[in-house]
Amino acid sequence: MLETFETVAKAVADPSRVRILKLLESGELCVCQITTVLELAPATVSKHLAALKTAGLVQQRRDGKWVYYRLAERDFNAYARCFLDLLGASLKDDPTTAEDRRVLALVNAVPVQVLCDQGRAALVSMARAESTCCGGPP
Amino acid sequence: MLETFETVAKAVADPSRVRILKLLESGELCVCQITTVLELAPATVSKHLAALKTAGLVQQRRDGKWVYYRLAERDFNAYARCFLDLLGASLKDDPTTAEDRRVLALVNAVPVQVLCDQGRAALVSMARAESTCCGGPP
DNA sequence: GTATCATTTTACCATTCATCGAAATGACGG
DNA sequence: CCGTCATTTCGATGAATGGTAAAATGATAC
Repeated sequence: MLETFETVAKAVADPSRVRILKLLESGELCVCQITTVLELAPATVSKHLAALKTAGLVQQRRDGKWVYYRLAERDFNAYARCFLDLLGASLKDDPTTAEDRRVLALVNAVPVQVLCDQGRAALVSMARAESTCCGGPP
Repeated sequence: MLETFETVAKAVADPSRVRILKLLESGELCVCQITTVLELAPATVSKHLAALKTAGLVQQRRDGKWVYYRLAERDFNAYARCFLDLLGASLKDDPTTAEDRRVLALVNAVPVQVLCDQGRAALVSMARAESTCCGGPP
């Protein structure tokens, strides 16, 4: 009870994990996509995802080489749902998560395979296309 | 934004601080009362209260030698209210907080001055009265 | 089977944090 | 003023935590 509450609250009390949860609000993502957005080592992201899963906040799905995470749909404990709802209503105009969403848009425009091969470099061309198509320098 | 969210979430992600907040749901308490229920050193409780205050979850009031804390009424940040509401709806039948409420009833039956002088010993006589008046041994 | 590759686990470091005892603060009574 | 007493601050300590690199895992392709 109190212990469960603590686990879920602790999971939500870290900025990196909050950023991950906010990213997942727009749909499932594989680990390498999350890693690219957060600019953290894969091991670190994996650890954060494990913590979120233990807290019942996310669930995973394997697809070939890739593992996709999404916000938990089933309630594995009494508090996960409450915290997810709270988070969904929070940070509406937080600059960090806004920037993450912007980068995520670029990430989504790149095939996962390319992302895994090139990492953040794969985003450069996308970012250029993004800026020129909306009134960049001639 | 994210930083504020983190501060509030961290404040709620510790069992001792959650116990304090749940105690305060039934009204304001002075530090020595909280200390007696939690059975922690006064310095520890004071530090927890400072963290809760920084997070905008509680506010304080001085009355002579004693300092009384209560749940925050004003919203000092965007998230304190949300977390307090969440907590208010949580841990309805958690054994730890239930026991805390039970001890708090004894604490409330003792004048604050006596509590500060005798600490937990002041509760012994109350606990005896409590048990005998409700069907204890003859 | 073997190689490859995304992810996870392990081992470790640096930092943060809960807790406490001791000293400082600050209000009250004399 | 000066002592008393509740609370807070300071300093120290042991435990938990975020981060990483390197090794292990597990699935795919050959």
